[in-house]
Amino acid sequence: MVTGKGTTAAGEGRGGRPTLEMVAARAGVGRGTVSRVVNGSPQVSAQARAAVEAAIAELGYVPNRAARALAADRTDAVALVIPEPETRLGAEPYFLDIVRGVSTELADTDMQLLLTLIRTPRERQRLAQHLEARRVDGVLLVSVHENDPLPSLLERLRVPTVLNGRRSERERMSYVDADNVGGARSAAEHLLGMGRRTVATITGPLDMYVARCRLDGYTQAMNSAGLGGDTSLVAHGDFTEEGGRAAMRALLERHPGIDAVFAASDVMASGALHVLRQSGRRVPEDVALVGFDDSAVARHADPPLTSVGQPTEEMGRTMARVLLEEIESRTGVRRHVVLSTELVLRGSA
Amino acid sequence: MVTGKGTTAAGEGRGGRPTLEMVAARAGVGRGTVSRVVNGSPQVSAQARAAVEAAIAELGYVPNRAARALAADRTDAVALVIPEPETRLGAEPYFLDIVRGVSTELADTDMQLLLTLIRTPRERQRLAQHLEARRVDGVLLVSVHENDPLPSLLERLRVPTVLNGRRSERERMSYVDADNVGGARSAAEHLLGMGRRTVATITGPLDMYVARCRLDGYTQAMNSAGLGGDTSLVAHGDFTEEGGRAAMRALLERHPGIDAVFAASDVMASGALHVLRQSGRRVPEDVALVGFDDSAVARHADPPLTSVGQPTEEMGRTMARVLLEEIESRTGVRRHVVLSTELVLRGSA
DNA sequence: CGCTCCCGTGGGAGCGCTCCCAGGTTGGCA
DNA sequence: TGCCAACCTGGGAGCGCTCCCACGGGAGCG
Repeated sequence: MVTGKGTTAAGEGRGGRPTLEMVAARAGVGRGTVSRVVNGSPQVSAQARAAVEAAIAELGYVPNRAARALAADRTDAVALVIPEPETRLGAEPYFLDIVRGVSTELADTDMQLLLTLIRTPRERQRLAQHLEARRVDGVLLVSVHENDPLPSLLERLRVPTVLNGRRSERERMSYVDADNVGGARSAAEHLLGMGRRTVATITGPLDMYVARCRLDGYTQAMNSAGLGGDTSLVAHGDFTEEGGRAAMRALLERHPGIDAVFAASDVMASGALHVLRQSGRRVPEDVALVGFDDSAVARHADPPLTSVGQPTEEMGRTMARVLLEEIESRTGVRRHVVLSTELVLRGSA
Repeated sequence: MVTGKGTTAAGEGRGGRPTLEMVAARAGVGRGTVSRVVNGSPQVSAQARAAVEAAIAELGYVPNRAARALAADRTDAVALVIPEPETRLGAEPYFLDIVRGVSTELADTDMQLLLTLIRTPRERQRLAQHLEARRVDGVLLVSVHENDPLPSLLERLRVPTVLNGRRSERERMSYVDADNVGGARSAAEHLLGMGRRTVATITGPLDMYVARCRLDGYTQAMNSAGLGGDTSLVAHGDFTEEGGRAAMRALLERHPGIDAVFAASDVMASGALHVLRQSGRRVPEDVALVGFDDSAVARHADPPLTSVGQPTEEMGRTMARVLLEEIESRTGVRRHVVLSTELVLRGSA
């Protein structure tokens, strides 16, 4: 008699969990049929399907994910990869909203969501290793830098990937991005529409595509209004509050009569707001101010900041959807989705 | 000749990935020995170990997680479960800090972190199913309500679990919590130490243990100062900004001469701050204000809020550590960890 | 009326690993 | 010198699933 690892002849699954085989026995069919039912194959007679479904319900059968992964060479898991430095920068709820969206979309699948924070080179190394070992079926990559080696690695390994944002105007990989240009333009147009004429902008670091886009939108609006070309109205920040402060100080020095500012992030706008206050200017009476992100920072500022909102959760949902598609149809088609933004009016402009 | 699923006789692993068997062949040892090396068993001669390690390096071998999970009946994954309503409430960076800590601690293991948001009953249902199917080796549960059925389910299924916070003073399951009582007490003591005498508090919903703790701390400080017993100085909020507003209005009505307020969360403090301003009072000159959480809301308020800070990331790290221990030593020992808080002084008190 | 064709089905083989058993080797001790 | 214990070691069996091959029977065709 073979004893094996303790499984009784009766076929009690490990830990008492029912197996495919037990379902098959119960339903009076073969393993293949049960597998087909579980995986939604149409090649099953209505009668067999009913019997199997009944057996599944009675036994409380849940497929063993590891066995499935081993046999089918897939993992039913996707990784959400977050390079840490990014999340430090201001918009933290942003991240949570993305997770929310992704999670919502994945809830209907039986895909698992793996969270991977990348802070140290070591963690980066480990991630690369995991990817080589194909421990996930796909990757969602949040806010990539232009020079990040990760996207290329993913492309080389042919791991289905969706980026949140793009690295440049000619991004090849699948991505989901907000309409940063349009959002910035609408912000500037709003300021111009209020009758403001000395409309400045505080940019993000221009080696980031998103920052260039927001500057572009501003520039477009200024040009359309016939007010373009004055580069002294452009101050450079780095998406931090302190950067916003410094930029605002520089702007005030160059243009004491400034009457409106579009900051490329709420956090920078918040810094600018403090400097404006310190200089004795009132917001929005003397200087109107618009931020970008529609974050908690904007809501809690005093006055609350008018800001360009991104459909963050929707972006998360879209990313997940695109990724699932890409995993499904292994054709390697790439999708590029740009979601529109919305100006949220509050007290500051 | 057996053809199987396309594996050539030479033994190319699927997708070209090296397998244990290939490593064994290369190192000139048996599968068992490679397995022992990979899993750090001491029962291997130095010579064999060296040969195996060399082979692993040359081949770039990474163990197949699914196979390991199937054979060993474990998953090498833990789930971080977040009941959604919680995260909505204010302190969102809190969540990210927890993730950060957990992630840090897990980085040295080859445990994967699964993120599970619970918003709908359906998602709850799915989670329960996953747990029954033992798809994770352990669970980290963020901010549980007293009446949440999840902890009991986990206990019943004997899934190693660590709670963030506890459900009551007599929590049996493993948990990691902040010293809410001590934090609240130090906040109130700070206000009293400034010479304030009419020190009120805005509580959270008292069906939450954390809210009761913070009220307790306040009460202790007031009693010690010989100022206890005046229940009209206690107003009830619900951890929301609007709740904070309402509570503050009530307090001002009852005690126009109020000179200090301890709010059990920054978000409520922020609401209170607005009401105080509207009433023409200056903060901190007329009324000193202390919040709880040391969140972004506190930092960005005007004036920035003095607040009780929790070592959030450290809590995450500790949770992970405790969980790993519990998984490792299947003795079922429970650990209770309470980390101390720290009063962060800013402009409001 | 016989022959395809196809649908539905059962079950063998195998995914890559761990567990464990049996066997060989070595060294210590009487 | 002989015996036994301790240590290493190889490899069989099996984890629960998917994939696929082969087989049976009913429908459709000439």
